[in-house]
Amino acid sequence: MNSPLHLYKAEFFKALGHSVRLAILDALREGPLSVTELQAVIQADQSILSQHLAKLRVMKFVSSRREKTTIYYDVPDREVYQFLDLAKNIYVRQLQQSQEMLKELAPSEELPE
Amino acid sequence: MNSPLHLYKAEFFKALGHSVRLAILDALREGPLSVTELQAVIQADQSILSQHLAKLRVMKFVSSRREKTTIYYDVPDREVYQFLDLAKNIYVRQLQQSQEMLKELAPSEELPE
DNA sequence: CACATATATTTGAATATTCTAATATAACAA
DNA sequence: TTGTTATATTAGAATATTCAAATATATGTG
Repeated sequence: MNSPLHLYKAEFFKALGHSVRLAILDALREGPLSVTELQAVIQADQSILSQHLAKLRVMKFVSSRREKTTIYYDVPDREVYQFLDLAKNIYVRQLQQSQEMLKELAPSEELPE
Repeated sequence: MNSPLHLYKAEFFKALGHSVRLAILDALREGPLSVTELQAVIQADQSILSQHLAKLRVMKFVSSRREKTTIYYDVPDREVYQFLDLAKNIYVRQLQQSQEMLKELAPSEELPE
């Protein structure tokens, strides 16, 4: 169960396990953006953004190309978005379940302080 | 970009970012198993397994039901497996890309020691 | 009740990830 | 060459995750 493949899979999911990296992928949904553009959309500072881009690059979620001094990032494998959409279906259901538990805990009452 | 939803999404992926937890989900693909059975399949010790099951439970990837002293775990949302299969398509391609880079680095040669 | 079995939780140390700040690099323009 | 803009990398501190060991709990049995 700790085969190289299992460990690699875990790295794959870890690469997605950060809100900035998810925001990057979201921002690139409609097409490539430069780092500066990403910075504006995501509101993260230069160094942070660059470090997270590096992780996504290492794991091949994004590719980059230089044009003069600007670097454009892209998600070449469009199936990534199908995948993220499927993820959304699942976690929305999971959240709903948590909601239901809360309601059962406090039926027609305020939550205790 | 650090909205509660983005943060929750990140938690969702983090929950999958561990080889033991992926092994658990794999083991439950064909149906429910008890903790003892999981221990045998996954070869992880009791405490570790239980801690990872707890994370999967909190994030609603698994549900559990007690039968006498035995607790059976299950993945009630079968779409999770579609999702994991899609993930596999993607990371297999990502791995292939890494392979190609290696080949380019050392064309028709052994890798340097 | 006392004990056994199955599983869960807690605690602290070990390890990994993230952030901040500073520095480095690459390409171009003057 | 010097300066400027865009981006990347590094180092160390801050934070989070994981693991191992010990302990707790829940259920059933004699």
